[in-house]
Amino acid sequence: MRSALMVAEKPSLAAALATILSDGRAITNKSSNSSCAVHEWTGTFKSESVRFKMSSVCGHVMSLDFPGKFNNWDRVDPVTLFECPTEKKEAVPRMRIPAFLSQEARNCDFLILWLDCDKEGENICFEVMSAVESSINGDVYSPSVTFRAKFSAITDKDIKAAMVNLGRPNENEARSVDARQELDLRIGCAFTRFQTKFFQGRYGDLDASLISYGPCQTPTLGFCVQRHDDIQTFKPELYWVVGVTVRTLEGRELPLDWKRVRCFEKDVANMFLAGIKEHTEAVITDISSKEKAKPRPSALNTVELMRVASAGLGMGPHHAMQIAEKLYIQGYISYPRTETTSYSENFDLIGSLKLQQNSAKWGADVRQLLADGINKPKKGHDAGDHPPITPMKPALESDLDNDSWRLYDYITRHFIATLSKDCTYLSTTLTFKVGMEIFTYTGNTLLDPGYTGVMHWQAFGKNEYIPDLKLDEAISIHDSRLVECQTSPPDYLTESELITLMEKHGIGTDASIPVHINNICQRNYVTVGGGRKLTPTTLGIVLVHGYQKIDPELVLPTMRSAVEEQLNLISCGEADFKAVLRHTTEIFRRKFQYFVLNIEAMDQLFEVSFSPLSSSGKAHSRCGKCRRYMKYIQAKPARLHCSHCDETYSLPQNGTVRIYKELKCPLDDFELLSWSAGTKGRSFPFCPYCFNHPPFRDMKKGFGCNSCTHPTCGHSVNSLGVSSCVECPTGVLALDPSAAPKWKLGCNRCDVIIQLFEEATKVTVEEASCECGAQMVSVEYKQDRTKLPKGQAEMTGCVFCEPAFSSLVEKQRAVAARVGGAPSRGRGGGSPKPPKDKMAQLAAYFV
DNA sequence: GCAAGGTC
Repeated sequence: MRSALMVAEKPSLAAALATILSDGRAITNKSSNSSCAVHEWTGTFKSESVRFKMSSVCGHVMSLDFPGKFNNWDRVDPVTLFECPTEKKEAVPRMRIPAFLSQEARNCDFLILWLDCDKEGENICFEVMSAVESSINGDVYSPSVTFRAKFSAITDKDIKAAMVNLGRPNENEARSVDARQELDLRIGCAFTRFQTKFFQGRYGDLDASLISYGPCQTPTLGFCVQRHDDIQTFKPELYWVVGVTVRTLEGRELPLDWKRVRCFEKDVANMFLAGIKEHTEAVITDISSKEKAKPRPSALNTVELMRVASAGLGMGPHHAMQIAEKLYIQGYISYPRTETTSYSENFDLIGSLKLQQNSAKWGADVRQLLADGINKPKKGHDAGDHPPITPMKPALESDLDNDSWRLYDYITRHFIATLSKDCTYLSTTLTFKVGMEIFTYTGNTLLDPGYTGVMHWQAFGKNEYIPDLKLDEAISIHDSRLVECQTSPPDYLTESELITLMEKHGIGTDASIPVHINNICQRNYVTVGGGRKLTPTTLGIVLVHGYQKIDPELVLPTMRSAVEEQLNLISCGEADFKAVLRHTTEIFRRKFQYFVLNIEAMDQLFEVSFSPLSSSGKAHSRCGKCRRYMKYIQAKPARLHCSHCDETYSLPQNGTVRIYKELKCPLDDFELLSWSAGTKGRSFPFCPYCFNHPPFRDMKKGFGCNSCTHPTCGHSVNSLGVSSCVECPTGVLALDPSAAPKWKLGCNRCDVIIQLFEEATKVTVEEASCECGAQMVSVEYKQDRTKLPKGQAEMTGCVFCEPAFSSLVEKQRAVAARVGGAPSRGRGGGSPKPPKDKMAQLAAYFV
């Protein structure tokens, strides 16, 4: 029997498709891949009996990057990123998706691609084909081997129709995605590297370790800064309103609305007022009543969910989507990433509704709705991806954590609301004439709360008073006056408004919108304030203003759509992939070069807002070249700067840097420092010069004294190394004396640390070595605090073999990497690495 | 260390 491999875009879809296509007969087999299951059944394909295997990928299989040597920021001029080669790398190497696909395709005769029906999905088709090319029977690019299923909804009808109507994967669409990837990579990385290096080397109080640029994130920031500028340049204007209040016979005072609304010239407004003052009564010229409706919502999609989560629940989109995903995995809601706002015809609305009828919160509304019959949901938009977001099973508040419950509560109420009636109210407007001027009074009264019964936060307020008056009736004017008002500036952009702007301009997708917003927050370009309003930081503002001075297109949202127009030429086959790519890359290479040439214009803005490196930071340790104190720049990334030598030295990050007993490096005279990520984290002494300029061939940039092979220095690995690492193949466990009295050995390559001899007054590494190959270690305690047997204050032995040491030595993993990682003593199980031989290592160095 | 796009 021949076999067909089918591949979906994600595991959940593979499971759903397998159930539909096999009529529930599919068996889920234990697969070789922990992320992607394989569902199998036997069925008919091309009028023969075929073994079907349905599995999936997890999104893109590959991602684009530069070859390793182009990722050296110090040696590669960013402009070369516009012409250097690129390569596809496995997107998530630990998932081993290509190997998995290749294995599953073995002995298969057909490949049927069920990836999402959009351009990205088309591109993944070709990633899958490439992965199975060498293992599948026959030529994967042949139309008799590979087929593409085109479906627009995950419904029985649609999926089965797709199966009998298979087509071919669309190479043009896939290529357009290849082009987008390459452009985004080249443009983003070139600008990011250039900006980062340029500004970081100049200003000390720039609170940013990365000054990124991207075709989506930068226009996103642009929206926030635009609003900031609108606020800053806003000039309040005075205006005047003629305010008239009438009094009914029962003595109620009604404030009227002026038909002209307002007037920007005081003299003119006064003229109107004078005309009114001549009258004591207003005459009713019209009374009209109109039924109005607040429409029920459309079915819920991702973007609307994120908007409401931000504006109504105070949850950022990133956080909201994390919670939505959790609810989805637990089976409470349907797949939360969808653009669709319309229920498919065979969506079981009643069934989904019935699941909610016993809820203590909205069960009554649901039962009423079921009794009265549901209202036909609004039409909405069918993007052909996934059904709208709906509740899938009932939940109690106690089943979920607070935020999960609030989101579930919203999703469920929204679902019920889409099947409810509109909220209707009667709006009555009375028109009054005073002299030549027209005024109105409007009162609204509720007719039917409709969906607002369940979406209570949108509920209609109190019924408004409607006076019982007749046409042509005259009513006395109680008061008339001129009210002076001022136009007010707009407020900062709310996150919810930003999402709307991004959606409107096609910046990002439903899945990537939260990522872009998160990016501009994490890069310190904007901060999220109360009401989830986005205020740009000084850095964000000067960046955008800088682009506007040099090349405003760089920050315009239209830039993304212009590029996408080019890409569309590829996908619809009107233009050649290479030609479009060459043309667009060339445009951006020129833009980049122009930007570099004119960076001075942006720098002028930075100068005003930030302090130059030479005047930032506080005195720290001495420079080995000029003997003066260098300054410690605390802003990320932390650095040392010698203003006399005009040199900047990078430091190990994410820890504390301290002066280490005023010791000096014997090679360059720089004062030694100690770095520590806390008592349970990694730590080592280092020389700031050697850290940046490794002194020996076998030492790499970014390492401390515990990696230094200096033959005699007391801080080098030759003096303080105890044994080879118990876990990693190349590391050496070295004593870190700077951690005293929380003594520890730390691997100079990986996260292994061994805490030992706490509170000892002295720990030293001896010349002699143990039989196991590790160096002997001596320990001294204060006589009254000793932890050694028989009250000994001193002892020398092997930390791995000496029984008296065993309770004083504990292996751990640095920082919070793994909680409760099995503490084992000594050299670990498995295959012990050859012990470090100091002489051998020295010899290796001198050869 | 960088982009944006999938998805977990």
